[in-house]
Amino acid sequence: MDKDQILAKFSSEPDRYYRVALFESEGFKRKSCSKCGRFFWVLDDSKNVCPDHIDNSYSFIGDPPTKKRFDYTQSWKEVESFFTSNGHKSVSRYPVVCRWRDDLYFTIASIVDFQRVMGSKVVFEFPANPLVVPQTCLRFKDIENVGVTGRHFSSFCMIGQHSIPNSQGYWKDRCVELDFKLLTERFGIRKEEVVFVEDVWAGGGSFGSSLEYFVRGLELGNAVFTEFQGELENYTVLDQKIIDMGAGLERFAWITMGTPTAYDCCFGPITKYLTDRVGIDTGSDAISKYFMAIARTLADSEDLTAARKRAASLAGIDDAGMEKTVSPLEGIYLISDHLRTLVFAISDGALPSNVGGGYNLRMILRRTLATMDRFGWDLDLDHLVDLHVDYLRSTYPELEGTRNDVKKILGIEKERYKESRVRMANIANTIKGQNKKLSVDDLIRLYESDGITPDFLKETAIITEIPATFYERLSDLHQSEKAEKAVHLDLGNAPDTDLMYYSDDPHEFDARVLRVTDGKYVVLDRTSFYPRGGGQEPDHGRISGFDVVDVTKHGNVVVHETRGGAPREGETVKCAIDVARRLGITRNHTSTHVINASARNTLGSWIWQHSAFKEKDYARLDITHHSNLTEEEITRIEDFANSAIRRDMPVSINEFERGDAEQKYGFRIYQGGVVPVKLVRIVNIDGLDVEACGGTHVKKTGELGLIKITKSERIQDGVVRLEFVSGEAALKYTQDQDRKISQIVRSLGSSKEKVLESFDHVVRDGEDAKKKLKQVIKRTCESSAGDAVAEAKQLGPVKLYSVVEEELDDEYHIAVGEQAVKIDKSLIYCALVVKNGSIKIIAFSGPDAVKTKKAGDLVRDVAKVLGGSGGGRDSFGQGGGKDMARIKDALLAAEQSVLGK
RNA sequence: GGGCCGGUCGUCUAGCCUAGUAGGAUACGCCCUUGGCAUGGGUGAGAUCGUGGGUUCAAAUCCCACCCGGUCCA
Repeated sequence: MDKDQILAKFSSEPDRYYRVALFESEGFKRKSCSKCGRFFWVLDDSKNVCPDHIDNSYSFIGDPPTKKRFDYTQSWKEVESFFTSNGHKSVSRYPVVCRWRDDLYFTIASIVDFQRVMGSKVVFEFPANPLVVPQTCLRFKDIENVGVTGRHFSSFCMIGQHSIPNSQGYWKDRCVELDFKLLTERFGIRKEEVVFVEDVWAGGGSFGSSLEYFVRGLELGNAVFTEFQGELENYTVLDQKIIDMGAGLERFAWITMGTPTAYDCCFGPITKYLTDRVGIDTGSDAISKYFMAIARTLADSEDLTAARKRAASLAGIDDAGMEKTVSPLEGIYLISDHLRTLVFAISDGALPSNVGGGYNLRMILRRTLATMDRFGWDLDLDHLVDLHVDYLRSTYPELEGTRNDVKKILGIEKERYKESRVRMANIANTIKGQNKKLSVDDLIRLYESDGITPDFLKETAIITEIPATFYERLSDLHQSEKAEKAVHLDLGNAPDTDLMYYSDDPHEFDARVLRVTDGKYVVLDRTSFYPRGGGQEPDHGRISGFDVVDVTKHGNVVVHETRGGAPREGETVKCAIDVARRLGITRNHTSTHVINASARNTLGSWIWQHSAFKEKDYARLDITHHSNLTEEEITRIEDFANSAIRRDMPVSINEFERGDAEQKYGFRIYQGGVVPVKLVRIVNIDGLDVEACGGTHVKKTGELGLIKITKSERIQDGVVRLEFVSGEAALKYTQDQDRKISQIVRSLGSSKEKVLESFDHVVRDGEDAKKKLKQVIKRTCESSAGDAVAEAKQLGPVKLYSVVEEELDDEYHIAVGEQAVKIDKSLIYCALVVKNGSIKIIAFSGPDAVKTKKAGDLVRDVAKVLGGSGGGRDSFGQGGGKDMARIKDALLAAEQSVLGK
């Protein structure tokens, strides 16, 4: 749907869509911008242009519109106390890793916290109404602007003010009233400074009007009224209207502090620490002027380089000044911003990698490190992390718990970056040595597959200029789109199935057949068959004598797929699930939780479940981890898991309201992603692991018997797959392994105790024998060559030595032949080596014999007789054939060939 | 999730397209050069060519699968 069309329609009926009570009571006037026509509301009747076109935009820099000064942390405290005193519940931030949405890697807006995707529909679930949340959001789209524009961040805190209009919540009037009071009464901004701009918002099938509020050209917040669904011509009101007000906390701080950039007042002590460290004076007038200028010029959507240039000239800063002050300052801002983002992301369990959202994290860390390199700053990452966490923890206390893990991950990634630099330098050196001109294709390949940027090549003087077509070509490469497919099963309007596996869980039961589709999809009124879900494989069994081969859940309806026929609709049938299968799967599922917790406890807080799969006698758990696991680490995980089994811990399952569960246990419960239901089923292995999980579980960990990890592999950067077995299957596995060892022991003629020594011995023997053979050939080849020369037959101007070899191999004859033609330059050496059912021809032609017969030609002639082929150079050739019966003929052919017949 | 690149003596690499004795550099051992060092010269040892299949008389080289690592993009 076209936003402009909606805006046009809404703007034509301002009373219906935009006029709120506050505008009436305060006397706001609706005006149209004389420059762009946009509609906005102001108290000051003399204002004729919208905030984008005012003359004094960003004039709060150096001259804030408030008497009060609040930095980032204090700003939140003000916002929070304002809203809580007005009946809002203050909710802790949600993770920046968006675990409850498949279509987002990171939380990009506060409203995302409360959105749950059900099928193709987005539904809202509020833990309280109304509420306010300091939601850290990650956005990587404008990464080039970060540090440069003064207001772009890779992560920022969105003040989320959300409400559902009902008996507790409110709608437009109250929302705008509160936002206005927040600005004027709480932050002390004069009423005349506040401007509301009419806009619309559309997305995810719904849309509505919105009011953006500005102070001196800076957008502080945007109150979106999500109200309608459908098409513009024909839309309906949502049954669940939503207030989605998002405001930038960084901007609130900025406007009260009036610092040159938002960065100066939002990273606590870090920017000051860095400017001191590096030695830049930020207090100068020129700097304030410069950043005010760049904030203004950027609105004209110039590119960044041009904007920087213009701002510099406006602020009266020359190239040297840019180099000396502005550039390093931008670097400091970038480092501060990027590191803060990494602190949040890693704390919430994301890892830098080359896939998924991890790529963004690796990229910003490398930008950070490259910036330090560029300016030659030797900064201690750990110390910077400490500064961030110390500053942030009053708002986000949870960061304290992961402080050291963040440092650890950053340390590992820094090493990787260094290695990467070394590799790049190596490749650059090689290219330099080759001294060839690089084409654009070469540059593209170097960048895409080795990460070697053309800038780097220019720096190292390998190329003089970056071809103009480079970036164009690069963006062409990444245009393709992917299509997705989904299977849909038509069930008519079957009622929700009574899920007995969550209650009594009878393994045999009677049920009525409600529907049969395609002669194999059976819907019952109630079932104990557990459907596929959350990585747990479905139950098998029998319904009315028919084998059940698959069970799936569609909404709240369970569908059983039968083989070889199906019961009739309406009849009551006897059902039985495969108990042994269920038991195996159940054990494996609880084991998955145990291993997940064990990995987290032994490795670190960054361990999350990436995905999981549980079959009857096989299961795997993919965990997020930065490196391959060592054997020792695997053992530690196993030990931890098995000690949990020995402690025979109770596994309790209870349902909670989602919000309660989140508050009580935290977001760790969403290991398998958020379950889109109001009531979450919490599986709690007391003191070890708590997860929201719909699967089947044992009652006590002791029932698992034994957990054995059978394999660990890094399936992609940042994800390690653990395959394991539990219970009976674990015992079977160890027995099977033992059997294999016994077999090895038998064939070595050794004992179990000495099997490793014996094996070493055998391997070494093999190596020794090979070495010895090499030496023997070397030492005897000269005398053997002499013998060959002596035995050779004179054929005209040359001598021919030919032999059929059944004992030694081709390597021997290559060595001897090479020697022989050195001794007698007129010699032609031809060996037919018989080796596993085929014949290999080795031929040498001495320097004087070459005129008579080239070795390659000789080989070809001989090979033809043996039914094969071959070739080679003048002095040396090899070939072969398979016709063993004609070896004698081949010898004869060699002679004929040399004679030229 | 999609794409690209790489894996050859301890290390860095050539060879791969176009199949035919795996070559070099560096480090290492020994010998010589030197008062010593820097150096120079000679010589020796060092590689299951990532793994497993296939094609072929013959595979580092061609094909397939897998493993390991790197890198770009959304």
